[in-house]
Amino acid sequence: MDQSNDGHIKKQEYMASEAYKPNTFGGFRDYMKNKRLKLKVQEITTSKHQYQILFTGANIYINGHTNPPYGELRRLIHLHGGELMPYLDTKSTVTHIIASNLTAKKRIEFKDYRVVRPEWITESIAQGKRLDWRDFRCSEDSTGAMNAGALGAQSIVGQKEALIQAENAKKKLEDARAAAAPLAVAAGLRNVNHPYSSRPSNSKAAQLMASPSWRERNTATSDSFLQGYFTKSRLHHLSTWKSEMREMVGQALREAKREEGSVDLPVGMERVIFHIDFDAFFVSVGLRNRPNLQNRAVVVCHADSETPGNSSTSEIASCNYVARGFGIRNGMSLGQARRYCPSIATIPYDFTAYNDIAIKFYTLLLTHADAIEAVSIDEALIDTLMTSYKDHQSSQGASWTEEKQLAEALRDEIRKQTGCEASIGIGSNILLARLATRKAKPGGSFQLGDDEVSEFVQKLDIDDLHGVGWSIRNKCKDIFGTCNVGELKDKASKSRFVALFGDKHGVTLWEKLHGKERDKLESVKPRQSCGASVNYAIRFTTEDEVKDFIRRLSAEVSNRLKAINLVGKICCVSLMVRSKDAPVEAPKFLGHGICDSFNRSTPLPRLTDDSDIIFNTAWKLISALKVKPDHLRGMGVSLQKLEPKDMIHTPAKRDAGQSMLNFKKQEKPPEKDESFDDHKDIRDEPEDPAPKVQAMPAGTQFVIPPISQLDQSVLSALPEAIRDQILNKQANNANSTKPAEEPATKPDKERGASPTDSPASSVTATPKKQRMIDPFERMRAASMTPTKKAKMKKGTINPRKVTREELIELEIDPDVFSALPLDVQRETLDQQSTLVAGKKARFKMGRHADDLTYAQQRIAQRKIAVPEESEEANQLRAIRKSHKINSQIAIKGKSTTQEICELITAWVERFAHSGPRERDVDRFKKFLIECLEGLNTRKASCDAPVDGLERVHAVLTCWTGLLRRIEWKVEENSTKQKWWDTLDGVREEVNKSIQRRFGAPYSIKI
DNA sequence: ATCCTCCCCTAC
DNA sequence: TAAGGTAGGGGAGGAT
Repeated sequence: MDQSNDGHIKKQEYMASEAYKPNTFGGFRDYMKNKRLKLKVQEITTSKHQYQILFTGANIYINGHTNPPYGELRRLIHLHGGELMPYLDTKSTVTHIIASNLTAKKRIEFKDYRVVRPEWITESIAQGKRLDWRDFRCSEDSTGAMNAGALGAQSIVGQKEALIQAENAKKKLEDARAAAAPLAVAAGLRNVNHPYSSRPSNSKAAQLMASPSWRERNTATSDSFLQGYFTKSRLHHLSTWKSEMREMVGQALREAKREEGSVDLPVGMERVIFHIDFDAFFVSVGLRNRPNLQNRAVVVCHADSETPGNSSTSEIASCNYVARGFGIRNGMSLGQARRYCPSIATIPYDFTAYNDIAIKFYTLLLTHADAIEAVSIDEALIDTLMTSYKDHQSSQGASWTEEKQLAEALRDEIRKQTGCEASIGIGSNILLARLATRKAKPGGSFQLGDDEVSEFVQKLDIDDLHGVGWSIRNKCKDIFGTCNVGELKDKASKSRFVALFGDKHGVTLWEKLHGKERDKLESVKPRQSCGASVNYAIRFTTEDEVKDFIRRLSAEVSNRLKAINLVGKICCVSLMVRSKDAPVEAPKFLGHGICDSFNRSTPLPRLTDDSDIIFNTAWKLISALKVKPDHLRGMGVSLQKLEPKDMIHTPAKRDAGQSMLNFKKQEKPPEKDESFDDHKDIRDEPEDPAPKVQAMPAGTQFVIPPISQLDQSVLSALPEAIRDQILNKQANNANSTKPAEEPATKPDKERGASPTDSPASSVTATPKKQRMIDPFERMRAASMTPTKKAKMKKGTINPRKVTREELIELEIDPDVFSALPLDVQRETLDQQSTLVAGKKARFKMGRHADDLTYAQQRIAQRKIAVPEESEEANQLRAIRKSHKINSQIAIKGKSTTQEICELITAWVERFAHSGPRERDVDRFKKFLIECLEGLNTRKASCDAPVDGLERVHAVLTCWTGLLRRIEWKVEENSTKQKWWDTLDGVREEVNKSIQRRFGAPYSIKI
């Protein structure tokens, strides 16, 4: 890997020498001694003297997987005068240990050494001097958790994060890099100037987080966070869809009394598996009604296409093939994508459309497949007994097999039904079908014949195999020096794989190398776990916030369980905790950054789906971990060992519950279509050439009839039914999060004095108050972190003392301001001062001054053709400040924002404890919508819409502030809920109006 | 041997 | 701004 030519000659001489002879005796020590000698020779032979000598006297041992990998580090160390120690023994003179992470055990073992992260090497080389190792300490952590290094940290999550950034480039450039000069190598490896520990926080996030109210509104602390989050998380949808599609397929097959998976094949028959996968699914769906973007590089992400600059950390969920041509990949940040292709177009998610299309897709597959295994929303495996058509005459040329014809026919039908392109791979097992799909894409089909397998597989990289990711790939590379499947087959034995990867993994991996995998599809598998987790926007400060969040998560899990009619036995929690060396604000906006993760599980008191029981159990596990609230970056609750709630059903016949498609509602069609008779018949009568797809008369084009004409057995009325139910379910889900919160608060007081509640609380009978102190309080008292201190120096401007001039300086309208409640004032001040300060800072750095919402910017851009940047900013600022709007819009004769805020204050105070009256609510709602849309829509289009937006925002903010300030009594929970629900309802209406009015996917958030 | 717990890895 | 979820397969190592 790293041997130069003259090294090779020396090596040959050496090979003949004594030291190289196989050590037949002498044991490990001798073996290592010889190995060390060997390595030394290798290193010497590669020595070149044009490199800076930085590591003289350093005897370095590399522990575990590192990034850069062992070989690379070895080379760098050696080229710069260091000595690599091949193993660690007490007699050796190891001066430094390099490790990207340390297991608990290793940490103890290494406690007397200088343990550094690999960046010590790369950074020293990059800066041309030997840096102080202490700045790169792979330090201990009181939690006993692993610590992450900078780039490519191997910490659980760090690896993921670093990989996204580094892996793509790394993989491609590996060879080139090996040849490059070492300085360039080091420069290429680092993308920051300092080690991770001193890498700054995401400044934007840090600024925003400096406002406590901003944090409360925009992170997981907020009441409505979960609901909003789950509706927008692509990964959440992906997971949910997967379960739903599986359930749907299973249910459909059961209803039709069809086989729940591949049937056994008669001897001599070969399986034909089709792997069907949409091309760039999200983007394709989005492009259906955006034909103008068809030939451009397009990505789907949350960030708006008008977000300027390369700094967006919004993740790309899907990119089309044009974008891929620029090197853009799924999972990249938009900022990074912009660096590859500045003119990239972005389109928003359309989760509803994805779901609709998936239903059509699966409905189609159900009609044409003998067995289906749902892989995901846009991907499925089907098994068709093609073998019965072996003799069928091909109508489309000899080069097209039956399989290929069916595949193309399916592709046509999918295109027709969904407007999207899918690719199909065909093979005799799942692995091969999947590999074939890679070759089929984009927009094609490919059959991988068994006779071609060996040759085809030979050339692949091991991570091309489904189920092989970065970890296995790295391991192979480290151990065998190659990731190429062909070479691995030669170099590795099956037993070696078993030793490396375990009994099962080893064997399956080995078989995959040889193109072998399971060939029977499984449509129905009982659910084994159900949970909910959030590892985004987790920024808590107090134990109570954490507790509330777990309460909500538990309620969510409970709802999900109820929806599938299951109860669980084991409660598992998972926490992500910011690594010691990671910045407080991760590079990704509100992301979790590099974390250590902790999992705990325990049996529940009984089989349950009860929110309170789940919460109590989860909370016990979590509080026992004693993590400081502000160190948390992710949390999850899930249940395992699931059983059907209704024991009348057998597990195989589990009722899907309200969330799933209830096919029973559909009256069974009286007759089955002949073409979908039981497979048994086919096997019984193999001589029948066309028992399955009658629509394919011999010698004619292989055409799939539309669904409506086919599939009387199951699917005649399916699409509508499925869609309705799915939509219903979505509606249910949307409402489910909130009501669940209410019961969760009640048991708190019941639990108060329970000795079983928390170990610490059993000491004293004093309920609640006392309990609140531990365990988080104790921890916080024990150590006040710098982070905490930083957060406490807040509220620098006193809203009571602020002058009119100061307000104007902060771009706040003094009149509006005075109408706001004190805490909203405070929050406004915080936000604006941060914003203005940030703007100034950005201005200094030559960035765009963009302090307006996107909707405002968009509107402004419509108004102002192509303005000078500073001019535009000025105008926008002017718009922002003005607040006079159409005076006809009024409520009780009051029309200024101030008056309305006063009105709403009086209203809330008057009805706080009795709950809002519907007609009042309607009045406000109407007023707000009129503010946005005008009294008639025609007029509204030329009235200053931004002003309306401002006002609506101000009023809603005021309302929110009022609700927050109310001190609710426990028995007022339902009233409280009613108020918040009302506010939510109004906000939703308003947001809809904004969408109507501005055509923007923008919404007011409070 | 087998179970339990705590991970780890992978996929979409 | 941004929405880094979740299920399943499996391994290591200790308890039974």
